[in-house]
Amino acid sequence: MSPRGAAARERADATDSAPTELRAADGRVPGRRGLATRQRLLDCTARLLANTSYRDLKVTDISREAGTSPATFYHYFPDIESALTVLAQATADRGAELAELVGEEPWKGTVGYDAALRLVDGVLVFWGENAAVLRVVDLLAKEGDEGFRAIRTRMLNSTTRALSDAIVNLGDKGNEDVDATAMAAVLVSMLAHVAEHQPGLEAAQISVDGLRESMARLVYGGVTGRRVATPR
Amino acid sequence: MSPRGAAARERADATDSAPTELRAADGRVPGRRGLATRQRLLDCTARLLANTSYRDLKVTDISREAGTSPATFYHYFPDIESALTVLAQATADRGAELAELVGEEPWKGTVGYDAALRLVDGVLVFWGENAAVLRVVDLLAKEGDEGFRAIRTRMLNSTTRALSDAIVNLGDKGNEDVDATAMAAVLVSMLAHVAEHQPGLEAAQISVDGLRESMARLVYGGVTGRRVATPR
DNA sequence: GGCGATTCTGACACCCCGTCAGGCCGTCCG
DNA sequence: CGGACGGCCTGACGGGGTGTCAGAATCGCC
Repeated sequence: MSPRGAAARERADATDSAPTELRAADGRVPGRRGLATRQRLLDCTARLLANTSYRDLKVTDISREAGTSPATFYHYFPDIESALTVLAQATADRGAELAELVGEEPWKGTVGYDAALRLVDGVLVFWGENAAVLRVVDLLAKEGDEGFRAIRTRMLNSTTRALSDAIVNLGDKGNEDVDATAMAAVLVSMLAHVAEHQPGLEAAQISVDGLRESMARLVYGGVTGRRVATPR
Repeated sequence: MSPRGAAARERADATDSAPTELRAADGRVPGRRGLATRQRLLDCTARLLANTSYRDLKVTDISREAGTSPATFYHYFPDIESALTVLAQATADRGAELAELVGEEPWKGTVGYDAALRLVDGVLVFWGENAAVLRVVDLLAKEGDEGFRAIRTRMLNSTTRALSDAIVNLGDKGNEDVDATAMAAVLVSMLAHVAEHQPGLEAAQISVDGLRESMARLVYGGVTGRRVATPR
């Protein structure tokens, strides 16, 4: 029906716990030189994606940018989506580290609000640096692509879990009856969406500082069930 | 460089306050029959978009589905994006009505939480019904397309403003120092993002009811600055 | 029934896709 | 040093989508 089939297959491979040794189109394992051009293709894909609409991203352009022929691209990737999968994996791995910003200490008072702000800033920066890849991951996940959905989930799961733990660890009466996982997921969604649309929101005359503070308040409130004591 | 130019032009037209009378490719105003096939093309575009990845949406398929030739499509739209613009406009107009769910009464106590829940449910339903178009609008807005960004902003602005008014009208001490617009924008972002990814979140074992309640809590908390009194 | 206006489309040139078979080039062995 | 082997690359091609004409088909009206 569409090139989906092959892409899904490679993506499944890439998802395996033991990453099946990398194979080129001819089934052989690439050597040093091959891996280099493969990486070059990935870099060019990422670079082009930053300046091109996803719909207009062409294999032709990628390979031209990389100084090779289109056939070379197909030697290393069954299709564009597979290259994107690899980029998405790498990005997601780095994104998973955002969870560390949640911290270990219980979110009491100022400690909590500071942690919230740190998380907000971390997300904004990370999304700013990886906007191009992240928006494609987001689209494909929404379109129901299982592979990209899994990548996205894995990327956000650690942060979601960290927040969920923070909620449970607090054991506060104010929010002991919330579904901690759901609340954490909602908070992460909020962070992701604002980060994704930050340029658009700015263009609509909404102050970035205001967004930051609002998000931090909501994260703090969502985790602790309490209002912010002294936001400033 | 790309078909962007023509698309941007038509989109600009569509944005004009006085919608320049509709023109076909030959510059003439379509009659009854022409408008009918134009509409048929739009319907087929929407239908296909629901089952096809955005990247795989082809003029060929749309026109085949509509029982005409590709040339006919180009008679009414300079490119696919322009057809999507029209669909997006219509969807956005309906989406703007979500603002009514915020209500006029001040968000004190149960009234407020009920309003929050009503809004949450409204957003979830609306996004469920228009997922295909909305995700493309979202992508193109993120990619920096001014036309789609404007459509999106217009769609969400009324709800954002309504929430912002609700915050200000409360005049509560608990949140009088928040940037009401930013807070409202963040809340709307949260609603939109969870709604967009609802299927994915469900697939990740996150309960829809939990999401609903968490969002309602955050909306209530964001607007009033208070914790939820009796969530159940 | 015929005529002009409207609507549609066949045909075409162009470009991208995806896939071979075969060519290039480093390097290792004799 | 020369040859040959293996890993790497690409020219070339069939298939199909894009976008644009000129002109054919259809409609509505006299």
